[in-house]
Amino acid sequence: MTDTYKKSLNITAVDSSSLVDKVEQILIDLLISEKLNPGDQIPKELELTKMLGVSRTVIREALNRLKTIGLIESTKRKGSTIKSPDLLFLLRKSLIPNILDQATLKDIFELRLVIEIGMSDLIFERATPDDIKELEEIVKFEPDSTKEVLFDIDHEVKFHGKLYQISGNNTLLDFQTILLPAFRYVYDSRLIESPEHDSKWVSHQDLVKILKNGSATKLRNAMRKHLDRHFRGYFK
Amino acid sequence: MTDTYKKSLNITAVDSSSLVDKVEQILIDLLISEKLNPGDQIPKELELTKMLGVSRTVIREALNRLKTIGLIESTKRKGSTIKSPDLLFLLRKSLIPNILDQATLKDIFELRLVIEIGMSDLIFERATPDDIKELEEIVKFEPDSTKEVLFDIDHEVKFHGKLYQISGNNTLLDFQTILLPAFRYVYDSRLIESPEHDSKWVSHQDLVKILKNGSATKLRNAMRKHLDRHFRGYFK
DNA sequence: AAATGAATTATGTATGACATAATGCATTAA
DNA sequence: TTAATGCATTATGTCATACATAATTCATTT
Repeated sequence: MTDTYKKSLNITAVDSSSLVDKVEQILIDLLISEKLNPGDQIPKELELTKMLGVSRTVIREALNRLKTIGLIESTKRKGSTIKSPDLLFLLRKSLIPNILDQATLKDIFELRLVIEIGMSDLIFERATPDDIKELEEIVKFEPDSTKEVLFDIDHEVKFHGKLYQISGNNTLLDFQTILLPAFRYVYDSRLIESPEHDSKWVSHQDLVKILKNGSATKLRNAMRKHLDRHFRGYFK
Repeated sequence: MTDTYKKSLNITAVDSSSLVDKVEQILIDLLISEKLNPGDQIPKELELTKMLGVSRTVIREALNRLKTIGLIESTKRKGSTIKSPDLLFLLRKSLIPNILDQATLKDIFELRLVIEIGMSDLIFERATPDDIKELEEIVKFEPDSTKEVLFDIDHEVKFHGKLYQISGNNTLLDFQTILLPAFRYVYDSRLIESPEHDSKWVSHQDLVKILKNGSATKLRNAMRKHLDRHFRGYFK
């Protein structure tokens, strides 16, 4: 092969994606194309084999992927129909703490702090008297903040879980339950140091009082202080 | 069928899940079992057919699902290895605004507000002088807040996108880019009313000033005010 | 010693056959 | 007439087999 020959060539990278990859993308494009809505049917497997000119195996694998990410569902005789995907369903499946890399685990943990502070406004607006009563029940058993006690993750989960529920945002609530295994894993594996209380610490009981008698702004800032022991693991 | 006969029956619902469903779960359980880590190999397809007593088709479909949610990857000759999944990659694929139901869209929009308020602490701690300079560049072109102007979503995205980047949390940053289509969709489809400025509105320019000279708490509360026009779509 | 080529191995694709669940329709029994 | 039963149909679910293709190893050649 001579240099001149090389120069005359105009080589473009070959498309190394598999057939299934291509079919998958074609189908996703089909779904995105505004014309299709949840409940609509997509062509049968055999029709797709004819339309796209690939084997049923390939069609099935591509459909299987869409099914996996919750974009379609299939039933016998009926074929496949478009579905409004449950975003968190995927996270639920793929979030296996021991195979997540540490950077992602840390990000997730941080995400929790971010969400719980930002959530204050939703909580303050949406908490009902019954909700507050329930919170008061929960914090009755809160470990004394002045004493050196083990960090009680179960109590933690109970209290903050209730907050997520009060937020009235189902996506957030699901988020919390899904991320919980990751949180526990982070604590258990000592990826961050176990939190300690200090004098200025805002307890759960304090939070409930503020929720009852304070303002959204006060709650927001108190929540930040409450979580401070976690933040300190990150900042200097 | 007599009543006495009915009573004596103790019928439990049959397991109607497909073979692929079962194999998928078996494999996921295998991954969860602490002993397996990223990089580890899992048995070959033919080995699995023997171990589980199902056809290669079923094995392949189950493996294909794990591949789809990013738990494994496969190469020819080498087989399949465990992978630390990219959580956001999944969201990216399944988040197709026009087939999401409205409740989820609303949740997502709300999630954005929550995150941006809660993120203030990360931003304040991690913003470098260069970051602040860049922000100042961006807000130079900010529409005047006293005038009645169209809500400029591109400018919005530019400014807040930079904030996500400053947060130093890659998961958050990805989040934002993924959720963006959903945001745009919410605005375009008028699911929430278009925001209007009022006298007490905190502008982007105000935010940058506070980031430069204020405190984390001030930034947090200012961000809440900045986003207030969105919140007002939700509360009363 | 480097380049080439053949054998090997495990995933990727194709095809045909049959199993199974859902549905509609015809038939039957009360 | 009506409800129950059985049958045919249809599209997905599963199986088996064959071959294609990419990655790796190792022997062969220059």
